[in-house]
Amino acid sequence: MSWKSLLPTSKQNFLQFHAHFVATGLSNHSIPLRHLLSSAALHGGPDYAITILAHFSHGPTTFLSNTIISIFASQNHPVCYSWYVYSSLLYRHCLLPNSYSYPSLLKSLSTSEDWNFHARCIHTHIVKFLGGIGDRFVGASLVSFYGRRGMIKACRYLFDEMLDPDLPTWNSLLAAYLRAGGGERDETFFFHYDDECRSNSLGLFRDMLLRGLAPDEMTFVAVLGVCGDVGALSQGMWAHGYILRHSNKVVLNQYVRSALIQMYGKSGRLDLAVEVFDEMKTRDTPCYNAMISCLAVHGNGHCAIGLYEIMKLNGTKVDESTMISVLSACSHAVLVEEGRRCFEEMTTILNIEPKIEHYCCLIDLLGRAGKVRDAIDIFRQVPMKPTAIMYRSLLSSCRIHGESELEMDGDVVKKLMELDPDHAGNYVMVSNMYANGEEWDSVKKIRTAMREMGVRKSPGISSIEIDGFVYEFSTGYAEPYVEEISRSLITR
DNA sequence: ATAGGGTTAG
Repeated sequence: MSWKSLLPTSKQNFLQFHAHFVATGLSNHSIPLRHLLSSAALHGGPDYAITILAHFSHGPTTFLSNTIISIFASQNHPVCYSWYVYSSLLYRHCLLPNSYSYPSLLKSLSTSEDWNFHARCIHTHIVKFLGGIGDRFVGASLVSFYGRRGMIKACRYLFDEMLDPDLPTWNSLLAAYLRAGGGERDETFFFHYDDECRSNSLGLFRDMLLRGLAPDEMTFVAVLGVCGDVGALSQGMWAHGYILRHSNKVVLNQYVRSALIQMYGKSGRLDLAVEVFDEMKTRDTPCYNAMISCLAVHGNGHCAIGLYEIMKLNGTKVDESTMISVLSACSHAVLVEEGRRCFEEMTTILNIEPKIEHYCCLIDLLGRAGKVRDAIDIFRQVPMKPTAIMYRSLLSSCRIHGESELEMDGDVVKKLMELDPDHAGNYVMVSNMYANGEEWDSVKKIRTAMREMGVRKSPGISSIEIDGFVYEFSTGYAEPYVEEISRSLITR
């Protein structure tokens, strides 16, 4: 046990400790070794951990490289470090990777979009060096990898090829279906999001149960997420019940609880979300984030900000996702000044570098509140390349608040169409804009373009579940409960 | 000996 207390925490005493480590033979044992490398990566940075690795007398082995890749993956260091270790294993030390090499490497790779090239060759590597996807861990990680990158087709294909997928593989697939929300295009696998995807995933869950696999916590994180997205409240409650009934097998951990909060929040049961949140003894950042975003969805901006203040007071780490939820809460409740203050705080006090998503929220906030000019000012200050979402948000606020000189800015429209030509909502929005300005020729042009591109707008539909049946309604159509629904909306 | 899971805005 004594070596643990000796673990170095600064760059200076690492080498000294390392010498001691080798001299006492501790470096032959994996657990102390992992601790040493892990602490090196944590306190000295990934570069330093790689230096330490190079100091081992026999040079890096596959085992050592695997260990360090897994450490990098778990500490969320950028992909380049894992990839560096992996490629020097191959090309500098001429060693062969094994099945332990890939799961953590895939995990690191899946987090970064800038690594498409490497992401594409990884599958080939696996086939080349391992002779196939025979290994359970490798298979599951590959399914999860394709899923995280939104390549559902590839993901599903691999899954179907497997003879007897185990629980983690099922979980990865379910998680992939859950994440498939935005739809995605890829050079190798075309995939267009269709609504079936998510409802299918509940069917998948059923198949899994029928096959006799016992779901675990991860399964429920995915399943509850899907329930929330399709508004399947009763399935969600069923899942909650299942967890409670099988408390010896499935533990209500932080992951599951935050998924429950999310599900109840999205299904319109803020009360139950709050109940789950209140029951918790310890709450981590994602739990707070889930609760804050629920409050945001329900338009309860002040409570959301209150919770954010509580987080700061009790020392829970506020991260970038928290800020997105908080800003969107401000946006939904039109709390302009509060939102501005939170954005300020983020950079000054919390030291969080605003990402493009945060700018989006801010622009949305200002635009919705009618401060279109301010929104445009911010838009010009954003240091990153503007996204389709930003243009969309800007244009729609122009439309609502009637800043006509700006809204007819053809450049913005053109840029938006270039960036996201498949997004049906764009065409509808722009054509409505022209219709407002009574530019009927332009309206016609847009409609034709839409038809030529083969873009179709699926109607915006809300759904509500009554006695186990899901009723869908959109503008002007809500059979058979149209009157009750509008009455209850008015009385609220 | 070394391995696979959590969200957010429009």
